[in-house]
Amino acid sequence: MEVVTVEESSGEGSCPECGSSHLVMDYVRAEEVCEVCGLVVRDRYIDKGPEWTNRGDGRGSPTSISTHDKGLTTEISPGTRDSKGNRLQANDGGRLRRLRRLQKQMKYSRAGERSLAEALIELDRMASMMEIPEEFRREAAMVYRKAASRGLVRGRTIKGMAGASIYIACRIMMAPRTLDEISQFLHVDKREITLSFKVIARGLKLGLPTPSAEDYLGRVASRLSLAMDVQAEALRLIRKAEKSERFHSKSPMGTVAACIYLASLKLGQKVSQGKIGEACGVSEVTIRVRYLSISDALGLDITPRRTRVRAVATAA
DNA sequence: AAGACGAAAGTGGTTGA
DNA sequence: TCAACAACTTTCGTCTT
Repeated sequence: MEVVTVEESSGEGSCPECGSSHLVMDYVRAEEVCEVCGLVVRDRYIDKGPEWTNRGDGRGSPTSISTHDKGLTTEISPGTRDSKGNRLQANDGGRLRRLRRLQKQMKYSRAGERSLAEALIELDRMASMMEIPEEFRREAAMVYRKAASRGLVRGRTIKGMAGASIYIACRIMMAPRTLDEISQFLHVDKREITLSFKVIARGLKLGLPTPSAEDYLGRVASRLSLAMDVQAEALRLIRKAEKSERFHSKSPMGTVAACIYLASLKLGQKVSQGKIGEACGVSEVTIRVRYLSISDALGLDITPRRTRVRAVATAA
């Protein structure tokens, strides 16, 4: 599958890190990124892509995969006038009511259609809560549809499955969100999303790209209002650290947190482990352990403030 | 007082028999 | 299905700035 991820930016501005004016819009990650050094100049880029909700432009509307009938249904309007505005005769009203009821039944006739419609509405609501781009919604809707067509939804909750579809869509689009982030944003139990995710991933035999620490940096940096130079240094450290075999099979968020901490120390603009941990959703202890092993692996000249020989704890 | 350190015990996920 | 394991978290006492 080919995904076009970037587009030329409007041209204004330059990278505060390397001064390059080659800034590109990454619609998939919703970020504005420097093409030269990879610095995230602006995140949560507001999607200025086509706005499909306006159906009054006279050119017709594109079909949307995130609507259960792909937006192709003809509705019988609820009024009592015909298309020319003439009042309907008394006995027409009854006929129309029957037609409307019939149409509604047809719309949801196939097994599971009603719950699919509800799920796609839920999915849309969740996606807008998370402010993710339109492309993500379409991808998530696609995942949900496939899962539903394979009968994977049965026995799972709509919220869990919709949350998992969003999680999967974000990973497919190489802009992963953690399960924690998604469950917090959507107010859905993390275990419910995890379970649904496993069901879908196994059922659809999805080979998802492994999330990289780099993919998380932009969002975390903006949460911490990190200075551009610290962010750029953290990015360099992440790239170096991820080349090392030692850091495979470790949580990417831990790497992000540790590299931000290291970068802040290195540039003398220290951010506390507590603040970073909060923004990354990892504990201070994880940051401590990771930043020490990363600084060791990269041969950085950063030593812990003290190396203490702890007194043997006295029994309670 | 805030931030950092490190030990110890606990938790939830993965893997392999 | 279950035990072993690695990664990570929580808690807590101590130390430094």
